[in-house]
Amino acid sequence: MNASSPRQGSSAASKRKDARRNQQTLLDAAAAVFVTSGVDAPVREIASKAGVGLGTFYRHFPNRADLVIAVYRHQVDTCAEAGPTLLAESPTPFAALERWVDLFVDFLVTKHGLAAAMQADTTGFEALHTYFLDRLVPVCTQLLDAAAAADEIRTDLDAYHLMRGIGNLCIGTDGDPRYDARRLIALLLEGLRRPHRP
Amino acid sequence: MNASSPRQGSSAASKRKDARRNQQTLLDAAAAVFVTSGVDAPVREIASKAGVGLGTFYRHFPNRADLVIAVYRHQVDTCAEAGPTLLAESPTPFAALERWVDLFVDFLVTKHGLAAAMQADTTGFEALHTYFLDRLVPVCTQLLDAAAAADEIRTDLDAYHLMRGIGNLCIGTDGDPRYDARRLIALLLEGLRRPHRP
DNA sequence: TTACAATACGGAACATCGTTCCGTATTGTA
DNA sequence: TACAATACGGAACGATGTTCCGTATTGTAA
Repeated sequence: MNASSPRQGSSAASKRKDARRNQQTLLDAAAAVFVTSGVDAPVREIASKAGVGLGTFYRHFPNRADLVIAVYRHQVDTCAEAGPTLLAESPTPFAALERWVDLFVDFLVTKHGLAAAMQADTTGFEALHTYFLDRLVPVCTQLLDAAAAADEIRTDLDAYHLMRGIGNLCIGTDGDPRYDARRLIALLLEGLRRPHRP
Repeated sequence: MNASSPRQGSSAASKRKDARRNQQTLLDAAAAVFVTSGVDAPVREIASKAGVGLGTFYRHFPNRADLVIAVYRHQVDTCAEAGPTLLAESPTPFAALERWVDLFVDFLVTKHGLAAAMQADTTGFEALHTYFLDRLVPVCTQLLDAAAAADEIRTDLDAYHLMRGIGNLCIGTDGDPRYDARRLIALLLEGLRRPHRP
């Protein structure tokens, strides 16, 4: 790896301005399309909306998952940064955890199909899965540790499991108005509460 | 609909014996392939394993989802029938519910990708989703009602939500040995317990 | 300003899906 | 044994993610 080699990839600023412009156009188009058609929208639709060819798309984003990450990176970071803030501002660590989970659920639920996409099962979205976890698990851990230290919750569930559980419960919130993921997540948190011991 | 029209579909016995034989061969091949490659295995792979053409496949099963239903129908029915039995044999309704959930989770977890497939989001598996729910929600309702009548659980969660929650939590149990869906499901049931009120 | 090399672009083409279609083969029966 | 109903096989279609490569654009050095 040569240190002088030009940077490349979805988040790097390219030298040529048409490239920079196209990258931003693609991100904007993707964000718009994701809102209406969900994160599973075809690459062609996004490229078309951006007025750009497929080659250009793949030049900027090696694959679909990288585009999704790029589109939501900022929001994920915001969610991550909210953790310490909530911990400082909330009456108890558990309350902070509840609020943070609410934030995370808000984020997932408003992105059609995002939660499902993160289950790397079918598609090649494992990068997405990994990014979310890398970024958010430490924050969640901090919240859980604080709540555990305050003796508010059990200690036998780690942040990874909690995050996965929440993510999974958010799957399929579109297409079924009956389904209320929040209620189940609230129940999960309820189950996490330490039963007042003798 | 003419009453004398010959029955057709995945569960009907055809008149010609080659048809009957091929249907069974397809079911066997599918069951075998599902074990190794998961329920998302390509139709071509199943047809090939059965030594049969694609046309034959689609003659017997209008689409992939119908095949999956056919393969697992018996096991789903078994699970449904276990509900009343457990209710009669268990010390308390809640214990019966726990055992039944365990049965259901066993079923889902051993079928790679089944839980994910039931989220009709991407693929055309809504028939699968519907079948599972139609068959199991009534059973689950019975268990919940019994537990509620015994004042063991809260009454603000219906069977549909519980089933969906459990199904969702089972998603992605393969491909990640760290993830333990059962623990989260146990926590969910814990949260469902009625907090001993004054 | 102008040539030109580096860079980026566009979209045809490929592989993999589920699914449909239709000419051919098999089967049950008169 | 002929023949009509039925079933079979697999080519072909449409959708998708991704790769490839000839062409166009851009920044820069002469």
